[in-house]
Amino acid sequence: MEKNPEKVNSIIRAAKQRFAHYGFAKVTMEEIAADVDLGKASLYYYFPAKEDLFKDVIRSEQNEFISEIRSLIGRKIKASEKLREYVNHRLDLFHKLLNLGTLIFHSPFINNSMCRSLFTEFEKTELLLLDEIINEGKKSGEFNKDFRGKITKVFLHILQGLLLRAMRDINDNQIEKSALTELRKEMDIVVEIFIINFKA
Amino acid sequence: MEKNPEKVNSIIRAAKQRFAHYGFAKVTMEEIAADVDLGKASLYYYFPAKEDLFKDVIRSEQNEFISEIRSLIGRKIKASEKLREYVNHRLDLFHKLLNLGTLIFHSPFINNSMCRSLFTEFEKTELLLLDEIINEGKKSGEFNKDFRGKITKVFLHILQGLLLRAMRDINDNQIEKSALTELRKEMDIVVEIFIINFKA
DNA sequence: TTTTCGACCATTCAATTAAATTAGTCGAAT
DNA sequence: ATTCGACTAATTTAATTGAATGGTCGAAAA
Repeated sequence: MEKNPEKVNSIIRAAKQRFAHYGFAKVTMEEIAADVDLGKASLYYYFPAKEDLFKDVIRSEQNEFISEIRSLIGRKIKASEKLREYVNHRLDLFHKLLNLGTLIFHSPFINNSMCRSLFTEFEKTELLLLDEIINEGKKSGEFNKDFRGKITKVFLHILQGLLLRAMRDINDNQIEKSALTELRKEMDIVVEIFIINFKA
Repeated sequence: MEKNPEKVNSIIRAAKQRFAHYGFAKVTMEEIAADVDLGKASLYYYFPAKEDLFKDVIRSEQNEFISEIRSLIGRKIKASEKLREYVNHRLDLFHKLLNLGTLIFHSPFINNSMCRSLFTEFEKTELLLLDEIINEGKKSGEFNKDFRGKITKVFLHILQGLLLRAMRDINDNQIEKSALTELRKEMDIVVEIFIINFKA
C-alpha cells in the first residue's frame, strides 16, 4: 500500500516540467512515464488519473509557497513587512502556476471542478496565514482592531481580482513582463493602503 | 447621409433585447430586422456590420451610465458620497452588460479586439469621471493630496478585478444573486477604505 | 508485497467533408 | 434617404472517420 515517495516525487517533478512547457492537454501520460523510465501502465499504479497527477503538481507548488510563508511568519520583522512580502511571494507563486497550467486560468478550466476544489481549499489556507500575520500585528499594537476577518477576506479577494484582471490580456500563454511588473506595483499599493488604513 | 436617428434607436433597442436574451452569436440580423419590420438588407443600410450594431448596443448602455454619473457629479453632496454611488451605479451597469452579452466576458470574447477597444475607451472615461469626483473632494478639503491619479487607477482596477473574480463562477450565463450582493458589499468596503485612507 | 508492463478497451480528439445557415453586397425601385 | 429581392462568400454545424490517448487488467518480475 505504501508507495515509494521518492518515485512519486520524481514523477511529479517530471510532470511539472512537461506541464509547464506544454500545458495540461498537450502532455500525455506516456511521455511523463518515459521521462521517469516507466511504462504508461506503471504510472497508473502511482496516480489513478491524469487529473490527480496534475492536482498533485499544483499542490506541490502550493505547499512550497505555504512553507515559505510559514518561515516568513517566523521571522522577527514587523507584521506590515510580512504583509508586503506575502503579496510578493504570492504573485511569484501564481506566476509559476500560470506557466504551469496555461489552461488553469483559462475557460473552461476555471469552472472545472478539478481546480475548483484545489483553489477553494487553498483560499482557506491563505486566509489562515493572513489572519496569523494580522493578529500578530494586532497583538504588537501595530494594527488596530478594525482589521477584522472580513477585511482580510476582502484584501485577499482584491489580490485575486487584480490577478484575474491581469490575466485577461494574456497572449501566447504567457503574461507580458510589463504587465507583470505593473501588477506587482498595483498590489504593492494595495498593501500600503491596507497597512496605513489599519495602523493603530 | 443623415440617417433617421429614431429608427437607429429602435433598431438598437430591438437588438438589445435580442442580445440580452440569446447572446451575440445566437441572434441573426434577419431576426432583428424582422423585429423592426425591415428586410435584412435594410439593416445593413444603418449598420455596416453585426459587430457595429452590437458595439452600439453596448455604447448605449455605457452612455446612459455616463450621463447618470454626470448628473451625480452635479448633485450637491459630499465627494465621498459620490464615490459610494459611483461604485453602485457601476455595478448595476455591468450587471446589465452581463445579461446583455452572456459572451462579452466569456472567452475568447474578452480578448476580442471588438470589445477590447470599447472597454479601454470606457476605462479612460471612467478615470476622468473618478478624477473629477476626487478633485472636487480635494478642493473642498475632504480628500488629501495623496489621492493621485495613479491611486485612482488602482481603485478602478480593483473594482474591475473584483467583478472579474465574481464572474469566474458564473452559471447558466447568469450571476447568482447571493454572489452579486456579496460583490456589492465587498466593493462598498473598498470604497470606505479609500475614503478613510485619503480623508484629509 | 510492491512494482512493472504488454495487451487491450473505450473514449476523446483531430482532420475532412458536405450541407446549411447567415453575414454582408449590389443594383434597382420607392 | 430608405427599402428590398436576389445574389455571393464566409462561417457554422453535423456527420464521418481514423488516430491518439486515457484508463483497465491480469500476469510476471523484483
